[in-house]
Amino acid sequence: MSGWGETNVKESSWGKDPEPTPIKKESSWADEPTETIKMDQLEKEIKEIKKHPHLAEVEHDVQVTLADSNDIYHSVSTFEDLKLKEELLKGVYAMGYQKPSKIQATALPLLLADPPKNMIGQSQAGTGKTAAFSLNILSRINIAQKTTQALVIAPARELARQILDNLREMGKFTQVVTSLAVPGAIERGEKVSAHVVVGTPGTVMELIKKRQLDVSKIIVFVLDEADSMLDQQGLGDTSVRIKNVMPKTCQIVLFSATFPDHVREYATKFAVNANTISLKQEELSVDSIKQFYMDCKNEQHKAEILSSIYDLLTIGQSIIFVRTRRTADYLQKRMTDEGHSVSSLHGDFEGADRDKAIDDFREGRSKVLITTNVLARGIDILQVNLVINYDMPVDKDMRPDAETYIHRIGRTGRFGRQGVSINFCHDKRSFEEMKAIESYIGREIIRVPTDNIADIEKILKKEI
DNA sequence: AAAAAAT
Repeated sequence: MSGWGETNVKESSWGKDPEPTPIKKESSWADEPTETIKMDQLEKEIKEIKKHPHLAEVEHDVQVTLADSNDIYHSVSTFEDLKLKEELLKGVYAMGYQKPSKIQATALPLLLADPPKNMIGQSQAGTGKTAAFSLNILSRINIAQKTTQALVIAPARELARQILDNLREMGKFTQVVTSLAVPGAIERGEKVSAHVVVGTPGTVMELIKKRQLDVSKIIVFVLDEADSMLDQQGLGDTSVRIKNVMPKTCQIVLFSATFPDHVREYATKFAVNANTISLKQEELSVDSIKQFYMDCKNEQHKAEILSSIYDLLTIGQSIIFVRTRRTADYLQKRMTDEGHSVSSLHGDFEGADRDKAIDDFREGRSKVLITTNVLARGIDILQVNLVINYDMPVDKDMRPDAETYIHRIGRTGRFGRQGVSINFCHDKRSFEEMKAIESYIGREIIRVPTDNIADIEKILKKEI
């Protein structure tokens, strides 16, 4: 690895930014917890947020390592600096982006450089990674050539759909054709010739095997949530198999908020000679997300406390994470029986039901979503202001899973907005899991006592 | 344990 040039990006290269616009104006409903939110009001708020989605700014130190020490590194401060095609720039501004986020300002010049170089890019949840790789893809597509030139794979159906929607919106003034490759989206025997294909690994591999998707002209291959795509059993194998059929010259782009050491090592072999953008350990999670824990007496007590939280507080929108599909089903039924309007989503559902559940939540038609790790990563819903870890995240060996934790709480506090997360502990083990994660990410998780309902109300009402 | 696949 010797000879790699290392450049520490200094704060001064971006200059001092103006005061971030307070987000509160954009979401006044978050400030009025005493009044019941009417659904049409929430829908109005969502429209309002969508008009100005990217006002807040997040600044963090990143470290850039160039694959070739002779390269000259230059970040940008405006989208104009990127010399994008006119119709693409129009799409960027139409989406409400004003200036590049840090990851966009840092990654895009490296991604867009010719000849193309691989990239391993790390940036916190909700800081604009999708837009970064989407702009690279849209810039590189040759419209006249009616073949697939870019492939994006992601770990879940919902995320693949979201990426595709983003990409379409950004490219809506271009003639780029896109296609979704998830179960049920492509007819049997139907040939896929879209310029850009976004999908999940199993379906993409099937399409390649059945010769419905021609990969020979692909020039960009993106793995979103790359650490998960490479490390998770089943996902990792398929990702490697797909990579092995990609043209040898194609640009490989890996993005995630987390790259645990053992995966990063593997990633540098998967994407050789990559320019890398990485975060320090202590920068992994964003400060705008307040973290709490509530120690409950037992499993039963968790459900009671959950119910009382929703009795006490008016919450914009929230996601409740549980460990198993079964718990999701159980909790959904129980909360519904207790008069709360909650929906659920997990991998046991049919594709169409999954689509409906996430679409309803996205549009504000449902406000509380109980789910598994299927939605832990990438899902971008600006009005989510509370994430509850009903079960602490654990990995396949039942060890505390800090990466999943970081991704889960990252479903709130998007683009510098405020967010709250609450962890439920109910025994020594879950308490220790929570403490282990707390020390790993280096941020305090504050205790909320559960013996007095009035206390819960007092403490949480201030935050949510 | 969940996800991703479909036979």
